[in-house]
Amino acid sequence: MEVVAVIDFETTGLSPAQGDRATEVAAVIVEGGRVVDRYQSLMNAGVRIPAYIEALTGISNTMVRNAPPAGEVMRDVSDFVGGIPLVAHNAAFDAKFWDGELARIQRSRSQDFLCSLLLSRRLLPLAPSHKLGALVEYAKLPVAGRYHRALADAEMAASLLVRLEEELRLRHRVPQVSVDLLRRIQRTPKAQLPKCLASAGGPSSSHRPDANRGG
DNA sequence: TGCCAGGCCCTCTTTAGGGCCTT
Repeated sequence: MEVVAVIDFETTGLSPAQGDRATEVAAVIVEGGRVVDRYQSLMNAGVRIPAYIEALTGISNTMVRNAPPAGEVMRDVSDFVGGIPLVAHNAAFDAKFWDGELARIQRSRSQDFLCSLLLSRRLLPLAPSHKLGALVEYAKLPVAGRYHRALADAEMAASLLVRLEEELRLRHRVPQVSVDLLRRIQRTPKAQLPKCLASAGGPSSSHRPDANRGG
């Protein structure tokens, strides 16, 4: 698969439209099935983090107060990822913050997002939950650190993406996994997935749910 | 004081409702 950047934000809440801002961002570059480069930074957007978010993430108001300004961090991280495709777990969420924080520094992104949540729902349909932590446990992926910290979550989402790529190659016998194929898979309704995979070179008859996970 | 998002997907559906997932 082509090089991609898996990103993750920690934020003050769920909605930039409601005034929520990013508090931490991480991006890991995935190439050849492994992480080859990493970026991580806390960021100071000048807004207060609610107590329940501090408890959830471990990111305190004191930590963010001493962090570099949000605009500076966003310039750095957007330069770091450049124009390569972005991936996030529940990408709709991270894309809102990515676009919102970039807009504040008069930048916009040129690439689209892949979503490891949508891909997991298609390719690991038997997982009891498609939360990132539940998928890490289900697929027996390494725990990269504390959940709800940006770099650890980005690393684990990257491991998940590599696992999904393996699922396509080994179980669905797709000879060449590309970003474009992943785009098509995440847009394809579940019922039409075998047809989608068959068109990618994997025999549709080989589509079996993830019965032999972890190996 | 209390409230605040939004896209995806399933089903007791499609003229809708509600759970999941992100912080």
